[in-house]
Amino acid sequence: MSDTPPDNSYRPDQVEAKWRARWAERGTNSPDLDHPTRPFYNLMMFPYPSAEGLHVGNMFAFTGSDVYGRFKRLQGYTVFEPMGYDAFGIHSENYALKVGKHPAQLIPENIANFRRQLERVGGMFDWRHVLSTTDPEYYKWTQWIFLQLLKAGKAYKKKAAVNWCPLDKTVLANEQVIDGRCERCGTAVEQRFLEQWFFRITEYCERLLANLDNLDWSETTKTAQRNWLGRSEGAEIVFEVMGGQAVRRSEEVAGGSIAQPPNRPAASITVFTTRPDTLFGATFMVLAPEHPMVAALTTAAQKPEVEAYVRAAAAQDLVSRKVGEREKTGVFTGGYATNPITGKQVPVWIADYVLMEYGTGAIMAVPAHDERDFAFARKYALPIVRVLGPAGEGRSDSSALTEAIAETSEMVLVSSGRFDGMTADAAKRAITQQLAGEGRGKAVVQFRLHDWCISRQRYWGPPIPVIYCDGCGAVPVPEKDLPVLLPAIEDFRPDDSGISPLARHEEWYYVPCPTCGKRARRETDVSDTFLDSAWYYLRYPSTEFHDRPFDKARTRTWCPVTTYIGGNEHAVLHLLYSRFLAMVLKDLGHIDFEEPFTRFRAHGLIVKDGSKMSKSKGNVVVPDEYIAQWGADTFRMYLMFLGPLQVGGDFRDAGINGPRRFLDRVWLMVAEAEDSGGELRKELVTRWHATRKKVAEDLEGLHYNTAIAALMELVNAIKEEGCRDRALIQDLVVMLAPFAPHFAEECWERLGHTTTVFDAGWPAWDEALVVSDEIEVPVQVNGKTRSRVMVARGATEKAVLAAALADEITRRFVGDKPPKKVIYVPNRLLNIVVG
RNA sequence: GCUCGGGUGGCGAAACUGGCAGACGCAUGGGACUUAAAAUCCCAAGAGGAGCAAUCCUCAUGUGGGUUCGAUCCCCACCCCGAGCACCA
Repeated sequence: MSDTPPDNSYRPDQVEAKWRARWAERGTNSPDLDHPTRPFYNLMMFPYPSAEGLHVGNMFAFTGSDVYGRFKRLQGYTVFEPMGYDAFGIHSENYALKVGKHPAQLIPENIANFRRQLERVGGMFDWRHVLSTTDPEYYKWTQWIFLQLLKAGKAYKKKAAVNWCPLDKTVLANEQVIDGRCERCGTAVEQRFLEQWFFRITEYCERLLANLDNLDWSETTKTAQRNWLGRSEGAEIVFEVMGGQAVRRSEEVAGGSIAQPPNRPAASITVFTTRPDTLFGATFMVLAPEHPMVAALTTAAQKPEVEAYVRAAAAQDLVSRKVGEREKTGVFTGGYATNPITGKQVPVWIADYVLMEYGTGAIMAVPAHDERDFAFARKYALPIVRVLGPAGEGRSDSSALTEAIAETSEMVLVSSGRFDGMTADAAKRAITQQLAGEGRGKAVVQFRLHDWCISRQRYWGPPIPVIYCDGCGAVPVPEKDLPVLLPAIEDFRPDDSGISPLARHEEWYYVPCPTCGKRARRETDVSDTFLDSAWYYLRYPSTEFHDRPFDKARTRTWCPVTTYIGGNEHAVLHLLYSRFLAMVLKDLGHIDFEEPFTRFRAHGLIVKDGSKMSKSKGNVVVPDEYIAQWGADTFRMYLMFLGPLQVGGDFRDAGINGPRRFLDRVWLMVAEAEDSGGELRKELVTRWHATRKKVAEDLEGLHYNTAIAALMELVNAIKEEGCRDRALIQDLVVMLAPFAPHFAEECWERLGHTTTVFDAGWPAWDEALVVSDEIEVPVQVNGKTRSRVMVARGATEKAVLAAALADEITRRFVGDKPPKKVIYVPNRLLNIVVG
């Protein structure tokens, strides 16, 4: 302890501070964006700057992406690797409320801390192009994007349900609803319908789905998007209805409209189904409680019960309404509809298991072949008719069914008139066709995806740039008046008044109408955080332009993003919204690509003691202490060596001294390196070239753990030889640079270089030298490895067999009998099969 | 329930997607250096067994079957863990 370490020992704190300063001073990480040699846009998902700072999971993700960016730089690309802060949103607002501070004060503090951590870990960030979504310079253009969509008819306003706490008199986000109650006061949450802004993302469903096939993205992410889009093919089928008493079939076909005076209600209900083949089994109908036809259908006798049910459904919050596996409930309206293919009268019910947002908000119920309908029919004693069964089987007694019958490939239609005997697929087409011919149905494609609601009845976000005028209606804020600044109000917390916080701020709320100049009111909703993050990649290359969101030339040079690495928790929303927005911007002529991220890879999660790190679980690991104790480079190597980037793993600090020992060894080698002049042993040369190749390939595939292992093997080989060859050691330093950038820079300088190691170029390998010409081939007898023989690379089967049979051990197992069969995989394996 | 991952030594993991299972590292044991410890260096090591020995044998990739000369990898059935979605008609 009292010993002073020798001058040349590896001192990470000093080395890292030195190179952080150098990089900043020399602008090493800020490429010339206007004159790149081969542009490479290396993007990682920008963080939300929480008060706790970056945890080990963030560091894992950012380092993983940074290693890749540094590797690309070594390969000769001009790498642009920016970083920013996703600082608007409910997280920040809630935290600010909790600690009783203003988010406008908290966020800059948090950002400063994030910046310190990000620099400390050695990311290759171009700090000249940093951004924060809360900066008016940024959200000015978020608002501008809203206006472009509004102008193009891609944004519209409609009433939509929100969670409403009747005590706090405020809107709650879904995550603030716990077991149907307000997380703050515990009051039961109900639904309210508010006018909100939407983006027409559903117009882009087919395109969003089709493009996925050609994207170089993690398969898991693509699958998640496909499921979220939820395309299904089916049919819309029109049922004619009558209220309480039978009426003549109306000629009216259009869905949902009332064709007759209210005293003789005759109209139709359109349902969506993916199973038109089961139409003969549709024995009742169910409408969502909110369906516009409910009132017209309900008979006087049923009215009290129906109205009570509708009210109860509305009183539920949005979260618990959608929780599955609940006991089915419903009420008979008293009305009947006509099954368009059987002509039979079927009762019309309402139930909250039918959702107004999907399909047409009405279903035909086929209890024999749908679990939900089956449960409902059982509970309310509704008829069950089986229409799919084994070929040749006649009318089967369906009332005895104990569960819904799932379709299997052997089943055909039964009890379905002229369609009997058809396969389900054939019947889908045939029945849809017949209905279409009669004007009572058509084939349609449905998506699960809904339009994107961007309104938030909150404070901490970009105000939606619209002004309401009594004379002119909703008027977009003129572009020259952007940004609509978020006023710095102290009373940003929701209160009992029932109006959103911005509306209370009168100087801000009342403005002259841009069209007529009369007193008008601002929109008081702010936009969704996902809108901020849906276009940030476009802003990075253009942060120094104040008169445009993204410069045309810059965007053409740098976009779309070459490689994007981020968490799979954003597999759906963030990535889908970004794709949608790029399509819109392309269609409007602002950009010339429609897929923003050419290559996307999802990194794994770092967990602690088996569960995701979160403050509530108290298992957040702060990286700062580790970095202080071991150095950023050791910490980076440790994280990357833990396991594959795309898998993640459990954080244990047990092995962190391994990478450190490794760096210490390399440090010594660098100190002792000399021009050896002499020939290196052949095996070492092979190892050298093989390592150049393997590490490059592993880096490209993000298999960092095996790349590091290969470097360790090379070091072990060099040590075993006692080799001091400068050229070899120099190469080692270059290959280490993506993982341990400060360390590599220092070694590089000590090896006599004056420029950054990242301009050194990736060492090229000679394919002929990657493999040795003498190889060891395992010899199996009856599939079990018994021996090995040394042969020349490319030796023939005959030669290898002869060598094997000359081997004493092999002969013992083969015996004197001639081999029954010989399998030879060139250069890999010989298997001798004996009787 | 559905979708997608995953299950390999004491631990983190590897294995060219059918070809020597356990590379690399951690922890461990032994040795060297040291007054001692730390650090460093060298050696050992999947489990079980035979042998004085060098060595040799058997069993092993969640479980049970199958295909194959050969299976961690492919097929069938099942168990467990993780993530996401969840009444989507």
